[in-house]
Amino acid sequence: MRKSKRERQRLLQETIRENPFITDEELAEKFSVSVQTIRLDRLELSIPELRERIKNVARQSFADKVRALPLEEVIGDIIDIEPDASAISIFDVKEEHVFRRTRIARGHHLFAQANSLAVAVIHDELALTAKATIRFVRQVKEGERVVAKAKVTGKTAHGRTIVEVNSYVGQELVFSGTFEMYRSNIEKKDGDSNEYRG
Amino acid sequence: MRKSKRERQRLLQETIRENPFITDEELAEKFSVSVQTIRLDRLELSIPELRERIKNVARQSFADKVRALPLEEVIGDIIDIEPDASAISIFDVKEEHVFRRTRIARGHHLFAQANSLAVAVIHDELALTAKATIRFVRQVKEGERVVAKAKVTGKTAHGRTIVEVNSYVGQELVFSGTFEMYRSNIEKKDGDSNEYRG
DNA sequence: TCCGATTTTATGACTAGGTACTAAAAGTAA
DNA sequence: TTACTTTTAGTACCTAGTCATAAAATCGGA
Repeated sequence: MRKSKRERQRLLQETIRENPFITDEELAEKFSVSVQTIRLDRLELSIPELRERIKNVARQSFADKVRALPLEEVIGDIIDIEPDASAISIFDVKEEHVFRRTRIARGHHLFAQANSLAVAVIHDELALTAKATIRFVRQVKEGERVVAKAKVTGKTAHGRTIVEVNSYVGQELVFSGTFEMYRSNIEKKDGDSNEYRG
Repeated sequence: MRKSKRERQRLLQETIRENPFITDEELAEKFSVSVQTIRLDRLELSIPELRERIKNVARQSFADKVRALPLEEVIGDIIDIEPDASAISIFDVKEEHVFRRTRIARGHHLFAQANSLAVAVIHDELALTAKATIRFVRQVKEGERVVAKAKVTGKTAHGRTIVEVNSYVGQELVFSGTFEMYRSNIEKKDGDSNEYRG
C-alpha cells in the first residue's frame, strides 16, 4: 500500500539519514512513487541532493581527521602550563566518552586527560609514563567539564619525575592520580633496564 | 614556469591527496595547463574524478562512524571471555595511537585497553573502575599487536572486585595493572560513600 | 633546421544526478 | 460537481565529468 504523504516524508528522512548514498530514483522505487514526488518531498523537507549529502559527509570526516591527529596529541585543552612545575587542562565530557547506558564517563578518558597532562608538564620531548596509581573518586557525567591540575612534586631515586594530577568538576574532586614519569634526557645508568616506558 | 609532465603529475597527486575536493578546472588553473591535460594526468595516474573521490572519503567516514561508537565501548577486540573469571583482548597499535615523533604508543591507549577489559570481564552492567595501579613495562611501537589478559583475582572488604591485567607483545610483558572494580549489584552498605566510580 | 615522437589542447557526443519551472492528471473531501 | 491537494510528466539547463578523435605545440636528436 502506498503511504500517506506525511508518513512517506517521515520515512524518507529516516531512510536518507541512515543511508545518505541513496539516489532519488532508488527512493522513488522504494516508496512506489515517481522521482518527481521524491524531489518535491526533498524540497519540502530541505534535504539536499545526493551529491551535496555525500559532500557533507566527506567534509565532516575530513575535518574530523584533521582534528583527530593533532588533537589526540593531548586529551583535553591545556589552558595553562609552567614547564616542570604545573599545568591545567579542561576536558568536556561528550556523548562519545560515556557508557551509553549510564552516561557516566569511561575511566580511561579521565585517565587519558590526566596522563596527557602529566606528559605535557614534563619539559622533555620524550616524556613517558612509567607507573601510575589512580583513583576515580566520583563518577563524571556527560556534559560535565573536567579540570585537571597537574603538579610536579618530586623525583625518585631512578631520576623519574613524580607528577600529581587532581581532576575536578566544579569544586568536586573526581579523579586523582600519581604518575611516575620517565624522561629521556636523564641517561639510563642504573640497572633498572626493564621498566621505563608508557 | 610550467613544470615538466613528471613534476606536474607528482604535484598533482600530492595536491589531490591533500584536498580531494578540488575540481579539474581548479587544478588546470593551478598548474597553468588545460583541463584536458589534467584529465590525461588523472587517467595516467589512475586518480578517480572528483565525485568518486568525495564518495570514497564519505564512505570511509561513514564506515568509521558506524564502527566508532559501538567499538569505542571496548578498546581492543575481545577474543575470549569467561565472565567474572578472565578475558583476553587484542589491540593493534596504529598511527593514531602513537607519539608522532617516537612512534611509541601513548600510555592511555594501553590503559584504555586494559581498563575496558577489566570492565568487560566483570559480569555486571554497571561495572566501573574505582582504583588502579599500573605499570608500563616496556614501550609499544606502532604496528605492534598488544594482547591483554585479565584475570579476576579476588575481592576487597568493600565488595570490590580485583582484576589483574597483563598485556603482552608476543611473549613480552609490556603493561601490567591492578584494577579495583566497583559493581552495582552489591548494595553500598558500608560508610565508604565518597570513592567508588570511574 | 627539419623529422618524428611526445605532450598538450580542442572539440563534440554522451553520462549521472540532479535543479527549476510549467502543466496536466489523479485523488480527495465537502 | 467543485475546489483543493497531491502526484506525475516533460522540458531546458547544470556540473563535473567520460570517451574518442584530431589538431596544434613542444622537444630531442641527427
